[in-house]
Amino acid sequence: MELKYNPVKDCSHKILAISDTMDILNGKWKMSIVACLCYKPMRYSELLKEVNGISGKVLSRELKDLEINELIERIVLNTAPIAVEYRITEYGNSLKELTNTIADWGMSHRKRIISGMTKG
Amino acid sequence: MELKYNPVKDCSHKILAISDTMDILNGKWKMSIVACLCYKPMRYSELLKEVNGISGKVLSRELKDLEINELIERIVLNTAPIAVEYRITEYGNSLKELTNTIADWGMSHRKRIISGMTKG
DNA sequence: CAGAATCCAACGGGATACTG
DNA sequence: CAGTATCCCGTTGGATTCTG
Repeated sequence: MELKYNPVKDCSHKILAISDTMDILNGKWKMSIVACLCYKPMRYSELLKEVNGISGKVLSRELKDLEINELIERIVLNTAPIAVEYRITEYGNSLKELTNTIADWGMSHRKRIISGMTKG
Repeated sequence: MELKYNPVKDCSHKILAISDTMDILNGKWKMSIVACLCYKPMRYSELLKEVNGISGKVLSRELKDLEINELIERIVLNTAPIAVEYRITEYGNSLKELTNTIADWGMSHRKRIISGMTKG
């Protein structure tokens, strides 16, 4: 059969889908935060240490964004002083493959850079 | 055997790797550009249409960034008027799995949003 | 056609100080 | 502890105009 095939158009839906994802995981930090919480629930202060280089203000904002999109949830513990735990939702957990793929590429990229340095 | 196991530390290397990737694919557009060029080589003007919403200035800058990191290459064609083709490098092609994963998540996310709208 | 130049607005993100 | 408020800067990104 003669399937007319438009390569550019067939690419467009992928571009759109990528934009959708990047709109939600925009900025420098969201991927890392999600990856952290995929690993285990964490407190605000833990995340601050674990997500290397993030400031308190930005962490707050990013956590809110992720909560709005139902990727994580915020749980206030009945303690004094107050303690808050952030944990990944079931939906957020669907990002695990994505964060793994990104981390894998980052690691192989780092290896490539390092081996390039020793050669060149 | 008694393998001491630090969950936070085991997460850190992943966070680092994610940061590495995001440093290279930062901004709103690079993932989409790479995905386009993974699909087929394109001209500047094609990319401008295909990467929906990007401006000329930003496209230029992003293409330069990607070229510096050896993910794409710029080929000037011997024509008048001048024509330039951008194509993915072998190394850039290693991002194909990543862009596919991101696009897959975006599509399922869109479905989820739409079905949520009809319900709610 | 493929950009470079310019101008400008908006956002991202850091530092610090403060609050319940 | 878990933020919020404020200030401030650099970058991102859009619109438009100009060039070889």
